[in-house]
Amino acid sequence: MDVRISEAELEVMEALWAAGQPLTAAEVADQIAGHRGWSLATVKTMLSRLAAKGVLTHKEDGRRFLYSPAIKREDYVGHESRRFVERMFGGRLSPLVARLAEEDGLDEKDIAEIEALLRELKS
Amino acid sequence: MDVRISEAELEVMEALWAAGQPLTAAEVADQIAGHRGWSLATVKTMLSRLAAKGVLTHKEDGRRFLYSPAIKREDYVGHESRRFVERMFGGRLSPLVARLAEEDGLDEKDIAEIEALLRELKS
DNA sequence: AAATCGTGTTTACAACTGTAATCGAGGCGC
DNA sequence: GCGCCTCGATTACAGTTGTAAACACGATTT
Repeated sequence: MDVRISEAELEVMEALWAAGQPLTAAEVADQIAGHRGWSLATVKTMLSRLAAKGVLTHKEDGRRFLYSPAIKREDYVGHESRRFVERMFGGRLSPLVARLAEEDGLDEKDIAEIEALLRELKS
Repeated sequence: MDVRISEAELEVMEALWAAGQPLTAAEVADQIAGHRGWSLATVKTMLSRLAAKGVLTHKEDGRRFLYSPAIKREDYVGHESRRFVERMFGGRLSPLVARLAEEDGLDEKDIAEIEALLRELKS
């Protein structure tokens, strides 16, 4: 998938990924209603655009459609992460860690987890 | 700065940041000519838009302008990094490290550097 | 049967992006 | 002095994004 998902569209994908099961447009709208003040119409537009982009599928269920993600969140997130690190730090992750560390973007738990990850990587 | 810089615009900012000194539009275009096949006109549009967004400044130098970044790269990059980690990983950096690690996005050097960083953080 | 409701589809519309071409005006060459 | 070159400024124009409203049509309610 080399398709770009916009920020607003991503919100819809997140709802679908979080649900773990096919949702109707109305259900998606409900899921999102919490953080964003979107109208149902807006959600429907997002769903159409995402379908056009091929990142979600819809099966008919009588009157309505049931929408499901067509790509895995971890794939998308991994792809975007690589892109981001590439663009901002020339592909190296350490400068990102350095930058966040310098701005206190890391707490104890995060640090410990990363260390554990790296330890495991070397084994 | 809560201003968004588009991907193409960022290319121009990178040229200015890399130069380390004020550049004319033509110089910026030359810098960029390597990676991107932009016409001088396009570069001029980018410079205008970036000036409108307030992320660069221009001082007159006789006939032409000399453009300089109005924000520091590290500030911008730090800001975007926080935004990204927030959006994709709920603000936690470790899942990003995990994701990249799992896709072999990390080499030995990167790992060593990150470990050194973390060690220093704890002292 | 008529009014209403829920759904997907079509249309809207301004802001932002990518990518330029054109215009107006000062300088330079001859 | 007159044409050409260089600049910034203005205009262009299609595609994407955010945010919906309007529409068409079958289902449900009254």
